[in-house]
Amino acid sequence: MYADIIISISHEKLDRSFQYRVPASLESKIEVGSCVRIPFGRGNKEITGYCIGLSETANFPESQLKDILGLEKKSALVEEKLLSLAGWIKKYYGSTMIQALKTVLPAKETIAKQVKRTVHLAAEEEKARACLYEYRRKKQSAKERLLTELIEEKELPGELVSGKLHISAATLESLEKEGLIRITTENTYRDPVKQEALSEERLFLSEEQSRAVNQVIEDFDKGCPQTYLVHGITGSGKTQVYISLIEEMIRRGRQAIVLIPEIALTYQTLMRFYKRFPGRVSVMNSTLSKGEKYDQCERAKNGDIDVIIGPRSALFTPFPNLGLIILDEEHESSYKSETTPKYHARETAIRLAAMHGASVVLGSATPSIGSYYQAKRGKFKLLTLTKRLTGGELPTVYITDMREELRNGNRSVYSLKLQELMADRLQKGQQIMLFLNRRGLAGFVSCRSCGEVMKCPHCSVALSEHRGKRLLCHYCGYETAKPDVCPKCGSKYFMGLKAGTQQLEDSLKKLFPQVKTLRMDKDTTKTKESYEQILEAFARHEADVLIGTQMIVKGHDFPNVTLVGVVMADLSLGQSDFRAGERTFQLVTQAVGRAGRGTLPGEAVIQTYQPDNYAITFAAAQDYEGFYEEELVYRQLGGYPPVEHMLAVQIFSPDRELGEGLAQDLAAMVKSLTQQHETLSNVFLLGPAPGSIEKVNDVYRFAFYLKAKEYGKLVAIKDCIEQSRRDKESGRVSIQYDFDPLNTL
DNA sequence: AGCACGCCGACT
DNA sequence: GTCGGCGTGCTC
Repeated sequence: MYADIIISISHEKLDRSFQYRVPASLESKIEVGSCVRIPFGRGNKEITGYCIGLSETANFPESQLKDILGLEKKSALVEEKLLSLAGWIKKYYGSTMIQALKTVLPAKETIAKQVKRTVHLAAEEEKARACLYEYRRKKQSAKERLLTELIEEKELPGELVSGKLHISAATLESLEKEGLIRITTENTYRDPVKQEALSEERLFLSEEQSRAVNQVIEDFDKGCPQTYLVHGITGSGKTQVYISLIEEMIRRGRQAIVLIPEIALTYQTLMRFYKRFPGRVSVMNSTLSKGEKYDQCERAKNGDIDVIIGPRSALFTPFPNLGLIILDEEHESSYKSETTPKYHARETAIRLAAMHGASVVLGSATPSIGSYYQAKRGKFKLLTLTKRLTGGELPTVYITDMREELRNGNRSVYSLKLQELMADRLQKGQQIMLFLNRRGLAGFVSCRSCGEVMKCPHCSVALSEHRGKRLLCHYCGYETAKPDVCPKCGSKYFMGLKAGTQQLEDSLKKLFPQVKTLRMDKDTTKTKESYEQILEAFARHEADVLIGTQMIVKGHDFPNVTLVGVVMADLSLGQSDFRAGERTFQLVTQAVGRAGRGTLPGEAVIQTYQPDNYAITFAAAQDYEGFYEEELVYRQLGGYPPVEHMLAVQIFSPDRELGEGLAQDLAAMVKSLTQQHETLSNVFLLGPAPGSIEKVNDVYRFAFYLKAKEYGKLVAIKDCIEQSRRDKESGRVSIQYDFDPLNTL
């Protein structure tokens, strides 16, 4: 018997299986997914690997095969399903098998062991310089490189030394022996969180809610679990639907995974789950240490818990009998991994659920266009919640045209309508939320007089400003000079907009000197606690106005908030991205939905330079359906997801020429592939173009995009690119794939 | 990643 | 000739 083993070392060259002989004593014990100890390399160094396949035949010279030493006792069996999910992720999102395994497997020692290495200069500078001179004379270039750098910097991170300076381990060793350098290692651990005592809470479902619950459960009991999209307006009680579904699943001996966007796990929501399922719920969050995360996985595997709540990565909790996966706020972009493999938790959840025979429930007040499209096509079942439980009315919405305000001489960031309503609320002692849409601030250029935004003539996405004077499209690389005046109306107010929460606060204080404000943005909320603290302080009415960016649009209910101001609502429309409209609609809708959550009626003011834009008008009307129809037409015309699929091929290199060259070569290769192979016809190529920020951390970024109706064609092209890069040197340049990307590079 | 192998310049 | 550094290639 032979086993295919993957080595748990992160290196592209080792991202393939190695065949080993299974000794007779292990034949009955080893399975696909087993964790094994094997001798590896010339020195037969003992390392850990994962078994990804078993066979009766050797496809390597029998005499050169080595024996598996033994099974790792600790995690004798990694769930086979997770392993096969890893294989799927590797194939459909593009990564090495190792990278896929690492995202899927419980964070155990492989990652816990990870240490940060630092190289220090250990000798006096005098001595170092003397040695440096000596090395230069002896032409020992590697030592010379390192020492020159070290005299400059005193200490260097390990990755830099082995990566950029490519100093071999042998060289480091000899330098350390000479006492010139010192290598230190450190591992970082984080603090645990505590659970609290709980009490029960009764649950009543409205008719709409129980209809949704029954639908899911009926299908499940009939043996055909599906993917459901729960479209429920803010305040319609989606959480109660989730809780009921979980109860039903537990009753059937199944477990549930609840995914929530990274920052959205508020104390309030968490407590509702704790109360309902005391002792059976576990929370995964970034504050848990590696060891604790591993413990949670063990508890799940052993059947000690039934529910896990957490971000994207909680999807890989190894429940033995998974029955339900919930994605709350399914439109959130944090469900897409930003690192390779760039998987989307929604699609991956559907895949995982299929393996387990589990149901998937997606919930949102503003579903992603992609999910709604699937629901319309009958791939997902649509469940709609239309009534607010509190019985509160939807807020009255005013759109103010900032172009007109400018024409009428109002140069403040606040429109007259908003000023007037704010004065009213302050006088009545009610609270106000001011939401500054900061999405897509980078680079976007528009006319403050007529609202004109410069768009790419080929891709119909906004162009972004580059090095002051150029406008650039990040899909296809189209470039043009930035006009000094607006090309449409000739106004000289044609520029990138600049505004922050600080400016909002300052001008608010000028208008209402005695107003008490709280400000929430990336600067004021360094930690998760300060985020909670600010929200709680606002809930206690310690301030009249909460000013913030996208962070404030979700989570807490503030019953006393009766006015929401959306400043620069259209800013996200300027993103050089085909999803700009979708994001704007979601942000504005969610912001508006914050008003009037209590018994008092609410009002909202949307300030914009593009009052006629459909994303703004439909958001103001809280009309999702209308927005969807219009947006889909645009997606159809442009051939953008979800109508067609897209693949971003991203190239990274510290060497500009090398990166650009590779981007061009690969694009040319893809071009000829699509022309030669009939099966790859109707694949369109855009680019290559440099990244929106051309250089990050001294690494240049380039990308090109492929569009095709069939996802499979894009996977095939990715495989071809991977094939062509196999056994090519890869140290100075790397390639990443992003399927149906949420962000441009 | 880690290790052996082999090339090439430096020194006896 | 020999020694030792350093790049290169391989690992079932």
